[in-house]
Amino acid sequence: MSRWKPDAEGRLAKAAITLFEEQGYDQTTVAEIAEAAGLTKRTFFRYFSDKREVLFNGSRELQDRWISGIEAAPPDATPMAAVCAGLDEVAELFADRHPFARMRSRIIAANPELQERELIKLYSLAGAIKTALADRGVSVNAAILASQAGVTVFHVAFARWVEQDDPAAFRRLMDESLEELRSVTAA
Amino acid sequence: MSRWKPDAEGRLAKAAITLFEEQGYDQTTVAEIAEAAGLTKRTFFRYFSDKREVLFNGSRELQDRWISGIEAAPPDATPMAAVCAGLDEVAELFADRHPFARMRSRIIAANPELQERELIKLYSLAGAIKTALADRGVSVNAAILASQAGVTVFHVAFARWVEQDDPAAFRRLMDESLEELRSVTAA
DNA sequence: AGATCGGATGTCATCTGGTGTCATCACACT
DNA sequence: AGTGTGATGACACCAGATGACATCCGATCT
Repeated sequence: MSRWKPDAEGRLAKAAITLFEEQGYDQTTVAEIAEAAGLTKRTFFRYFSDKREVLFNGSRELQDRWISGIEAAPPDATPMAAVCAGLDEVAELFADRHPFARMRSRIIAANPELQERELIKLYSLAGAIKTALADRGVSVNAAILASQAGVTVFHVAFARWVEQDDPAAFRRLMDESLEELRSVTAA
Repeated sequence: MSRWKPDAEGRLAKAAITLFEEQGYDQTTVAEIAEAAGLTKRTFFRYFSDKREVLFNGSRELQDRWISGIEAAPPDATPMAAVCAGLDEVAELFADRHPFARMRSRIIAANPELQERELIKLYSLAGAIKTALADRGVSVNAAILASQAGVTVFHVAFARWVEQDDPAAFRRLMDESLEELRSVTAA
């Protein structure tokens, strides 16, 4: 028997989401979350740099998946094709998380601070994708635009995915969004 | 002679930028800013909903300009053409603000909180553009993608503009960014 | 076995952003 | 002159965030 109960980080994240759902993000204090997880406020801030961050635990995994999809794409794939290879990986990642994604989206949609955090996560995701593309020899300018386009497609499709009822529709929604982006930007 | 010196808001904004430049954003407290403007902390928060907001005074003007450009576009213009009409207006707005834009960008680039705020401003700008397009009869999906694409082009071009030395290059940089987006997304 | 070390946690103090509340006082209007 | 209004100041207070230091278990070494 170890001195402390295991997985402090996971307990904090779970307690946080539960409390946010029950009583709202603003009405939940960090001290409350920590107490619900059997820890202290100070410990919460050791695991999460701020209160918002507890809702963005998965963003690293999302980024890693996307990047690995890009790296696995054939060397002669166009930049956008490589980005789409990443989208395939990402769609898989979310396959069994539709209910959770919905709940989380509701919490975030209700709070501007959390929307800000979500946007900067997406932006830094785009930055990582840009780098991965540049590593494949894509020019900096093309890498920036392709990564931004890819993240926009993901973001739009994700929003549609959580709004409807078919958990398996994510990949299709991404294809549709990309097609709409193409048709709208075509000269 | 009125009871108070005029333009409290402007004085606060000016004092804030000066202090941010001199000693950094984090190292500057709201009380300091208020004192430098001859006011109190409480009054600062009457004009700006939070400390970050003092750097985003102009975002409303940007949005209004862009929207009015869209509304003035010929009724049969494509969605993207309407968005570009907005970009023309916007480029004009920034014509004589290159030094200021540079300074402001430096402050924001040095602070993640401020980048978050910048991103959500751009996102809400896209939302307003989407609505303006929908008012022209554009379908919701197309409006979303066209507005996102337009804001991405603006954002990328703006970043390039403040990094180089020609204050008049903004419009050209926007055209180039749009062209790169087109070529990268083309199927 | 005993000593030692390191990492995870708790305790305490403090700073600062942000808000609620009420008082104040010049100015405008009647 | 009286009255109201709106911008500001004064004060108290909460909660997020951070730094410094203590604690204590378990692992590792000798």
